[in-house]
Amino acid sequence: MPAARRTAARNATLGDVAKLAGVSIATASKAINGREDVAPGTRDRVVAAAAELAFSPNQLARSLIAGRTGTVGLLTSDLEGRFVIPILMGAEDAFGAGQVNVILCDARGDAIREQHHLKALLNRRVDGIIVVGRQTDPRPSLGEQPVPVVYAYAPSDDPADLSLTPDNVAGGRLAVEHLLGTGRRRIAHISGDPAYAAAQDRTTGVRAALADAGLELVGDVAYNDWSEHWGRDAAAMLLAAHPEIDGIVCGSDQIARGVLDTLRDFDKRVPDDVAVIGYDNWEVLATQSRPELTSIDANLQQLGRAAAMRIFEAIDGADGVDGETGEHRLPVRLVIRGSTIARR
Amino acid sequence: MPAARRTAARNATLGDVAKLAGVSIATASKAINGREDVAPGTRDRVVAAAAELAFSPNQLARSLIAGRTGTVGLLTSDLEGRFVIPILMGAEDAFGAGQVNVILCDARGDAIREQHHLKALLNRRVDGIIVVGRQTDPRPSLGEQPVPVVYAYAPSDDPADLSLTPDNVAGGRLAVEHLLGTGRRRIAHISGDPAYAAAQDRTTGVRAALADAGLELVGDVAYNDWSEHWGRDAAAMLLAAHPEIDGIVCGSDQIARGVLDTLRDFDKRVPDDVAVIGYDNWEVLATQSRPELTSIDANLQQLGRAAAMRIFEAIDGADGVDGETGEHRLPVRLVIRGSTIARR
DNA sequence: TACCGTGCCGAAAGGGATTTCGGAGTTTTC
DNA sequence: GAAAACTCCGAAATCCCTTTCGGCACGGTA
Repeated sequence: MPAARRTAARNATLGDVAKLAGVSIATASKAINGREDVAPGTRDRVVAAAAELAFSPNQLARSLIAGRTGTVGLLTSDLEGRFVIPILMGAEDAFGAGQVNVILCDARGDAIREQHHLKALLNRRVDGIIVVGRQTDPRPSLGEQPVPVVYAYAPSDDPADLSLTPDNVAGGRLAVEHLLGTGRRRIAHISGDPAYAAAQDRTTGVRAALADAGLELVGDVAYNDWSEHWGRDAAAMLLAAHPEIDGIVCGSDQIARGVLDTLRDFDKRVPDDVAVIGYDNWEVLATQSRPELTSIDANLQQLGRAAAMRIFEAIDGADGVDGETGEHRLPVRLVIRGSTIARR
Repeated sequence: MPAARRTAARNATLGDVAKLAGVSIATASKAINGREDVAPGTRDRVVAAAAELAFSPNQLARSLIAGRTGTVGLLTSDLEGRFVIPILMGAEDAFGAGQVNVILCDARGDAIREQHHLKALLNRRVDGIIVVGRQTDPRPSLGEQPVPVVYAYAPSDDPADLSLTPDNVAGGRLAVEHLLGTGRRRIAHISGDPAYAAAQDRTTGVRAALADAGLELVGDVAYNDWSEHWGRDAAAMLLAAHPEIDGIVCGSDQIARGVLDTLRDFDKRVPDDVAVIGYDNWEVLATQSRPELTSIDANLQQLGRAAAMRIFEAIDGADGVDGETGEHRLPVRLVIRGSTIARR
């Protein structure tokens, strides 16, 4: 069978380096790792030998001793990779480039596959596991594990776990405050599946911000699903019932795209007549619409970073000290584009 | 500092199991791994002990002996995760669930970061590396490495490497053949950046299929970039110059979305007046448009699967046998939706 | 009884690196 | 000139598991 190219060169071991430098393995190790008790001349010889053999230490052997691998498992069912990639990047960055590597496992929404992956990750002795949910609803806890587990994006249903989630209430609030700031007063809200905690939380934020300004939502919240189709339909119904609206807060960028479509069909100018704000800041949707979509960004990269840091804090902390638990809501961010403020 | 929950329970080692079962470590190993020369009674005792201690073998130690880790590195700069996630899933699946794990590294288009990640992967003794490009243009080779390297999606610029790419020529051809099959004869082509090999290849396929039917493209190929904006503008120009067209092959789903927008502005019905076909089958775009978008799917999951298999073939093959090289084009697939065939 | 074959089990080596601790060699001190 | 104090270096243990191979005990055969 055909196969891929590679060189035959075996990796040099510390023993090879030691032999070439004419020292013991122990000394070679010390020299390379910058430990003391090595004469400068000896160190130079070892370093030169290591360079000549292109020696790079076997992380497996290292991890075996250290009891730490410098890897974290990322367990997800996010088929799109929309949430998981930024979180992965954040985790990679938590401790300088190349310190931490991420083993990404896609469970595809299958509990059995998830268990398989979990076991594989533990066997590989990952230092911790980040569980990324598909949506912001609570998901089943993995229970007690021999390594720290952090739930990201979707919280665990067990309050004894640590969950890091985006603050959807603040997001809803932020959206409305921005619209108010641009002078809108007659604001409606179109969202997705009301069974999602995310939908409820965002709505809560929306209402709260309006209440603070002495205003109320125009019409009821239009819930259904997170699709563009729904955005189109909902906007049509909304315009029929309340033609006076001047701002629409959408539960997702997809919904917002649909809303924009319908507004164009109704000859409403965006943002002049109606301002539209999305949610998720999914670049491919938000920056390609006309006009481009103002949106709420969940700061997922920061969330991934925080998750990784929590894991290593848990390890470094004294054993047996159970860390922080419960759901922590991380701040979100407003990204302003043309759908709320006209280009000058 | 706060940290995540975990149990204090240290992982049981094979030694613990052996002690509990009252046998030697060697016997415990044999019993657990189903090797011979173990009396049934002994085996049962060991297995029971292992279960009691929730023993799971340390993959690190295993890998150290075996010289194989069962991991592959996925090196990418695909910030979206659009290409890399399906490829990752395919690689995971190449050998049954949980056999292979993938360490995903995002280089973010930075060569230095890529080198860092490469080194980290090699230190972790991955069994092979899959390099996923951002676009289908050739990318710099990593050169000779101690493990097999396969380039996926984007080929390497070194023909001595093995590259697996989607067959863009066949994709262009498939698109046109489908349109011809629905009775279209006046077909135009709007594509992205002409500097991309993908754009050129798709165009080649488009022209070839038309030529086979004794037809020619209506107008020139409209190249620019891969955006919705361009799709909208190009479609407007196209309709102005050639109002008679009845089919448009687009270089990406984003372009197709823009084209659909403009067609609606021009009161052209899709698919009745004009059929539109996209490229990439990016679900979130293709299934949310009105009508839903027929598109060409690059079968990335299969591509990832193939890449992983090549890696392990290269390992299993005799050392020093350089495997297959060059760029291999994998078949693509037509996904039919409402933009080319009216719903019954 | 002496011998051989078979069936089970365990001691030990090995995989690659780190770390401790003792010892050899050199310099300082009285 | 002997004791004390440093420098450097290396043997060996350790991490956890797999695998080889020698050996013990038992039953069967001559």
